[in-house]
Amino acid sequence: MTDAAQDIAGNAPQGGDGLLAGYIGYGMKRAMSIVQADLSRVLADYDLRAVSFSALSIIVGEPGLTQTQLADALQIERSNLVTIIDELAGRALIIRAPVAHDRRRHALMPTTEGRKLAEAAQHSVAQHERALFACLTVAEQAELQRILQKFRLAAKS
Amino acid sequence: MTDAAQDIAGNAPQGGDGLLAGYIGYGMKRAMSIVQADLSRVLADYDLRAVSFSALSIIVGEPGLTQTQLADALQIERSNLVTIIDELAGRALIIRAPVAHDRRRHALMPTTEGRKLAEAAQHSVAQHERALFACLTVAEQAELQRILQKFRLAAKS
DNA sequence: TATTGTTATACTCTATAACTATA
DNA sequence: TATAGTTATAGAGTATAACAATA
Repeated sequence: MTDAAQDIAGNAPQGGDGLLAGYIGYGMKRAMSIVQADLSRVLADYDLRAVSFSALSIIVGEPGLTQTQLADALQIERSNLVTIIDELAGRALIIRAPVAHDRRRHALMPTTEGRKLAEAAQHSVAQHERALFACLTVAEQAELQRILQKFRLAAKS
Repeated sequence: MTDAAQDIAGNAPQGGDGLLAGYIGYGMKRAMSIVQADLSRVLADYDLRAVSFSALSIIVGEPGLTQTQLADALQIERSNLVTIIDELAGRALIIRAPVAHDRRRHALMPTTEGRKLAEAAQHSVAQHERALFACLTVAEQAELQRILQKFRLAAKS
């Protein structure tokens, strides 16, 4: 541990947090990866990925959406939604129901089982998120959410 | 617009922001995608991706790191760092310098051109980040950063 | 002609295992 | 034996183009 690399590395900034900590985006990215890892862990119990959890939750909350509408809500390409819907439909969590007067579209409807799974998963996710953010005060959590929403609405795109 | 899907979609939550807005993680993810898109746009002017910008910045700030150390700092696998270093070295922005007494390791050193590019890119990124977050008050920006850092340090893993 | 769902495809990102050369 | 860098590869995630059915 006497070579130049180690000497210089030893002089690195205190926090152990690197030279990019000055950027807000950096902090958000690192925080995100923690949240995503936690989310993936929780959803694994339900055999769901983050995106299929989101899709199922939206279908349960707004039954009757078409695939194009759901893809817009999820901000993904509708071509990439197909396999997600295939997966959820294959597990009988949702069905592709026909839409009156337009046989091109599918109305996405949750099954009873889909509703039950969504509610259980949502409960679990909310619970784990509460635990994950317990290191922040309730005021800080609220403030974080408020600031993020303000940013999101103002800066969108 | 008279079919069931549209009727129900019309009843969606006010903000236009979906049913998942209750989760902090959801807000962070959406905010992140805005920040990342902005960052990619800025760095395109320098032919850098986010990860190569981070790598170059760290090498400039802490010259002499080995690839394994840099991979740890970037939180990526060292196998995936190879092509990033290849790219930076191929553009003569950094060099793989030999390390005394250990011929396995490479000390990553910026060239003069690398230092200049890093500084220019950093300036540009900081400027664009300031503009992007101008929709928040200075106090909100500071609070966001503080809360994110507190979360990151407490919740890490 | 335009739109919906779909298929095919390509490109990036990420994770793992195994190799080589050095230690 | 263990470590640093490297290669190869496989799996996600994502974006684009084109097609069939339908409007």
